[in-house]
Amino acid sequence: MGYSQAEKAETHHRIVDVASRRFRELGLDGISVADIMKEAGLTVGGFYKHFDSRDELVAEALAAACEQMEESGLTSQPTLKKSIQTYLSEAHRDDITSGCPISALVNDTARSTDDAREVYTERVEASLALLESQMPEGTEGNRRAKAMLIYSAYVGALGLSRAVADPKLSRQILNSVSSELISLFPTKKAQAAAA
Amino acid sequence: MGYSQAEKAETHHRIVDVASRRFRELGLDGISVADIMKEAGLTVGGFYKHFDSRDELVAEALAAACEQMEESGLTSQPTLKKSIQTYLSEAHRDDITSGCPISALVNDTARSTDDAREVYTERVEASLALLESQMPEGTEGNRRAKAMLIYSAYVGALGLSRAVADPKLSRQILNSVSSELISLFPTKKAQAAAA
DNA sequence: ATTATCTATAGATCTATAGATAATGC
DNA sequence: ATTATCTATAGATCTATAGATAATGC
Repeated sequence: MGYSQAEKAETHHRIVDVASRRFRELGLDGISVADIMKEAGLTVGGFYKHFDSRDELVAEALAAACEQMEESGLTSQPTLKKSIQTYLSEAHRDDITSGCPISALVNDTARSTDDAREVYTERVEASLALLESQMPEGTEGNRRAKAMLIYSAYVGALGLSRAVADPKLSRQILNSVSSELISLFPTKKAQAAAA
Repeated sequence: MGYSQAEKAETHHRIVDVASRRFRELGLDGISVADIMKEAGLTVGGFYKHFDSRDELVAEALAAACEQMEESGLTSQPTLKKSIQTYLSEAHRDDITSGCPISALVNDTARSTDDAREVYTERVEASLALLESQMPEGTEGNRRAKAMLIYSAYVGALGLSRAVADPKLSRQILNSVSSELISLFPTKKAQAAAA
């Protein structure tokens, strides 16, 4: 058991990873530093050699959650249709721990520090840019505005599907919003078939 | 200074009112029982003559917030266009304390008790029914599904507009989603003008 | 007699720090 | 010598309860 720099970096990464998952599940205030450290296999005393404050971990964990989402392909499907179906799926709803932090933490972020909100903002911009690029050819009008509509519907529908107590309503929200969005943004192929 | 039943009822109402506003602002875990009582002009000891537990206040305050929203006319505009413009306004964004609790507390509710989630669910159903009834004549397709798209866009756009750190982006989200929704659901008049 | 309020506090948390220990790394 | 970890704890909070007080309401 040594404490080399390499091991410290690994430990740091493990703390941030635990936090990024638990924060999405329980909220940015929903778990204590001691419990995060315990889940990372450590004790609370070592925490402040890694972070100046709990808020610093919050900002870092939020950034990590966003990066992880990028890697997981949640928002980087090849087509808009695939993106919609992936984002608004029951699998995504039920996997908040590794799901989109933008939706899972939208209320929490609004109440958090400027640092956290800036990390969050960057990721919103990136997601909007991605959605814009996925818009099918021939989409008319303001593509950025349309991307904002789609992303808002994502965040709202996923959030609502997790908050409502009725499983049937939860499914309906996901499926209805998904199919409405798909029919609003048909692929060129679907457009041709409809004509 | 007497403690008649009428006064108790008034006091109870005042506690719930303070809670319903502060919960929206700070989250369901964001303010202590003691601070709520203080803001209602009371001390903490009297709390448990009104509620069995803090969770009971949470459920009751959530219900009160939903009722208050109904009365305030936030979601009961005469036309869909007015509804969209009111919900997705900067005034609503900046007035979280008396704004829509469905958006302000979507993440919090998902993490809360079954009681709170059931109160929330009823209000979501009521809002969907209202939106459905506001849909312009001649709207084709599944009206309930379309209501779910609109409501999801409401909740997501308002939440995002509060979370992002960039005021310009915040405004863009509200204005873009608003105008996209309006053009997706034109009034009969607008439909005729377009033809 | 009952009870709505108050003051005070028990017991459980939570963030952050102090000081000891044992390994790294110059 | 430095430092990443540990154990222990200070000081601040939070929910809930105990017991006193003063008014209501039978």
